Amino acid sequence: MKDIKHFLRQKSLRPTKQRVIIANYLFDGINKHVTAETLSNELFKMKAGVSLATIYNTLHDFYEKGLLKKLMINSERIYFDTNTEHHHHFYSKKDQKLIDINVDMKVSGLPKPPKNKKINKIEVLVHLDN
Amino acid sequence: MKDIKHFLRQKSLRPTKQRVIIANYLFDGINKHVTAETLSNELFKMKAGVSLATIYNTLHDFYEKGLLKKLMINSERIYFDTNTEHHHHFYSKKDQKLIDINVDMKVSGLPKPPKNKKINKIEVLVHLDN
DNA sequence: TATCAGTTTAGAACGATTCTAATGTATTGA
DNA sequence: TCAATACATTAGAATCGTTCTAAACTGATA
Repeated sequence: MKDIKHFLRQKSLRPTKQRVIIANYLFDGINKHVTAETLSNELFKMKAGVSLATIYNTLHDFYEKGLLKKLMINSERIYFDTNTEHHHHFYSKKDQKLIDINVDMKVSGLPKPPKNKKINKIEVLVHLDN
Repeated sequence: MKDIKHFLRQKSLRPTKQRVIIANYLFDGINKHVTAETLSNELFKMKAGVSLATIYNTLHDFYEKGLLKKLMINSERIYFDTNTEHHHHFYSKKDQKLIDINVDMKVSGLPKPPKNKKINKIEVLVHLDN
């Protein structure tokens, strides 16, 4: 409410009705993985008349300001993650669901990156079966 | 040529002109990462009149038969990998390029998967900077 | 070599996303 | 406070990668 408005202003995002609704939903303290579609469904349930165009705009605005992470999980839709810390995921294709892995993991045996390239980050995706 | 036809027949794929052209290109011994678009460009250069629909069909047919792997790298297009062994990748967003990591890597510190779920495979993607 | 199941193709359709341009609203500063 | 204006929202059109359709074609088989 008050805090969210302040929070958005801090990020130079004008706290409009729609952005406040979306931010309240996304940043309620529970990390989430959303697509434009799943977010739209949630907002629809809450009877928050927010258009699909605004959902796309807002997800991108939040992403630009570093409030969301974009995930490369599925080629069919774009996933946004409210957990912007470096972390990994379990992924169940069957359930189309992601679960955060917040513990520290180590990858050993990594070869040297190609010439003139530097490693930026290492992403581990653990595929689940059933 | 002869071998490719045989190879396709073994996989119960009728060795049509188009499939032979595509298989010859993809399975020439050098592992490749292609999208429908990049493959189309290559075939165009080779003046192999293969329609885009056939490229999509063929990539999927090959995938179904286990001749290609599908990669989840980029949400904008589907990548197919001619290296069907379990392996990892370097990824340069800037160059939109993938490089195979064929050495054995170990991931330690992995938490238990959620109840009733089994780990299928672990995929490591190493993001490169410049 | 005729038959026919499987294949190719152009173009239409589709679904996720982005764009457009008209309308609405938060901020500003007098 | 309130107009001016810069920024946001929106419906619907456009776009882009991909899939579908249905007509024409071709490799396998008998």
